[in-house]
Amino acid sequence: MVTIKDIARLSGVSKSTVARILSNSGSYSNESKEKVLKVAKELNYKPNTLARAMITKKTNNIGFVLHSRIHPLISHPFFASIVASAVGAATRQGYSIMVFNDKDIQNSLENIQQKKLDGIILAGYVDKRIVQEFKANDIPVVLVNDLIDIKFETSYVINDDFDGCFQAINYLLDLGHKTIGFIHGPKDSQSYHARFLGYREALKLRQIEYDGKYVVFQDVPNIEGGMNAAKQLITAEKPPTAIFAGNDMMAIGAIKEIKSQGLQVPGDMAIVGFDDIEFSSIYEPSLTTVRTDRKLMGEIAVQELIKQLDGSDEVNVIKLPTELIIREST
Amino acid sequence: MVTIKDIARLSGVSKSTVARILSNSGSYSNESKEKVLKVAKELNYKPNTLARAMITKKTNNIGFVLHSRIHPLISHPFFASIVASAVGAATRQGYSIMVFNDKDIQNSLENIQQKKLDGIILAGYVDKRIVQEFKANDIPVVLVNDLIDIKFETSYVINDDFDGCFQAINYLLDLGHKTIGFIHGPKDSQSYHARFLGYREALKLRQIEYDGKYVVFQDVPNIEGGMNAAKQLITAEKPPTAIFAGNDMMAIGAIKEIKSQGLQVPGDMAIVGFDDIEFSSIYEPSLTTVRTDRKLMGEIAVQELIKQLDGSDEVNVIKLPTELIIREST
DNA sequence: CTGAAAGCGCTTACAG
DNA sequence: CTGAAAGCGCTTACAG
Repeated sequence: MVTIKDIARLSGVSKSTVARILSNSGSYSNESKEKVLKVAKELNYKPNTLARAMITKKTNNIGFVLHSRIHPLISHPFFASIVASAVGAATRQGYSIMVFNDKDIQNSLENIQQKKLDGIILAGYVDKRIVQEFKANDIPVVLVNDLIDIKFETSYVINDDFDGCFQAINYLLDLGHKTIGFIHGPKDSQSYHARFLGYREALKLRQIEYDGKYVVFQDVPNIEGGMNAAKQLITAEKPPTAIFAGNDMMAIGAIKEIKSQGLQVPGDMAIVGFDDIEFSSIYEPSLTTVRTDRKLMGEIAVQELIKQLDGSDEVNVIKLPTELIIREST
Repeated sequence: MVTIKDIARLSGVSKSTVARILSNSGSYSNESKEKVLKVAKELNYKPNTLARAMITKKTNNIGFVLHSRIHPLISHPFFASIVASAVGAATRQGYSIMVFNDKDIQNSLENIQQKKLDGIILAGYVDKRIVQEFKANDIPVVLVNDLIDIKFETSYVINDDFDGCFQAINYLLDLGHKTIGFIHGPKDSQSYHARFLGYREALKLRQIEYDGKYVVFQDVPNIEGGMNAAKQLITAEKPPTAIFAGNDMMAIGAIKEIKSQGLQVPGDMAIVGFDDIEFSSIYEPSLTTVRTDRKLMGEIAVQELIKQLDGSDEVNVIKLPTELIIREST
């Protein structure tokens, strides 16, 4: 490995001067600069970022920590997109991303702390204790997507879940639906809860009485969860004519179940999802859904974190707008 | 930050002794050990892995570098699964994974080298020069999935593309199909090429003459690529009765196109894909496809890399078996 | 503008 | 078994 010592020797100046030139700090003569840069290039010098980080206390590495009951979360299309976009945004700003997605986040915690990351992006279902762990170690944290306990003093970026669902329900009401089923995700998820509040608000504004029997909870919000929930809803005493599913996976599961019972979508039952994962436009019938911008989520999470790394201590709550995408399932 | 110096002071021994005890090397008395461990715990000591890495020349970090014309590749379901599984496998063995997926890999190269990674997993379309760059810098590399130029002296893990396709074509022939279309991926991809060879071999063994007009190349192997290819194939002079698509995305695209022309799958045209991404079982008709084991790919890539990090210099070519999954599209 | 020196937090021979 | 010392490759005051 070539070091500044080698460069110093070959260019006839001291290590200090080489260091100053290569890190572009302090002062040096043009003459020295030329010599040093030339030698560095010839030797194909690459600074040792570990040594640098030891002194500057900055690794330029960010941890992306995924946490949820779905495992592994990275390969989940929703989160995969966020990770992808975060990697892109971080790269553009000179940071690299280390990914953690242990089955039990508690296992990774020690490891993550020892990696000397400049900051952490925490995605998925975020637990208060985990956040506190990082804060106690003075590691800046930004939260993404879902929050179990929302009262952190930490920046976070989420979708406007309330409004997204509110719009979707209004749209179903506009279509003339009077009874609308709601497939809820895990009970302790703030995101699903906010969607649920949007649902209630929309009903309330149209003076439609809320009936708890149209709300089904699913701990695991995937295809099967959607199928199970749909089964319950269509066998209800007075089944709804439309269903809002908490996410696209459950929406597709619901459609599958409904079709398998010989019913038509949207003829017998209209379905709306949430997320607009890539697959939703490909599936048949294509899914009416609330689009969330995962690319933006990843980018803003990185941007908020870097703000903190640059010394800001403002706590920002970023709520990204959603958009209702109307397709064939309604 | 608590350092070994603090521990030394508080437990009344030297830094050297503390270091030996904490890194469990060299010799020390039981008495010292107890004192030191107690103090370390009380102070909530976390070793500085940067300092350690500087001396041991080992960061316990692995780079996962994704490279392809599809961008970002991490969010592609096929690769997302490989990354997810690699992260899991690495974690279990005490390594962390840093993800790189620049639009232009050349941009990241310098950065990757400076991050002092112990080794690299290169996934996607791998370019010879990239591999040589790493080798020149003495960074162990394992290749995953696709290889543009196969003559590396590097371990790599791929699917048995030839056999997977061979089986699929045989199965179509068994169903009575005499003319089978083939949707090829990018021309310079070894994986697609191997599938193509499997196709030709299967035809040959049944003495069916090969006809180039049934082979369509697609540079971007996605839904649209599949639609375009299918369009060409069904408007051919004597259209095939079945199509093997180079991957599931193109297969689904092909089905969409065929259905949109008012034709039936599999009635008018049978379709087989390759990969068995999650979506293939959900789509309707569900897709007959060649299943690849992405979880295993990620795990074995990590395992092969760690072998090298542990000093092995054997070059292993790991070809993972595939399995034909028969569903509704044939 | 420049170089010697100290130091980041650790590991590793080495002498006792 | 133990401690002093050197060193990993860099940065950063500081004195000249």
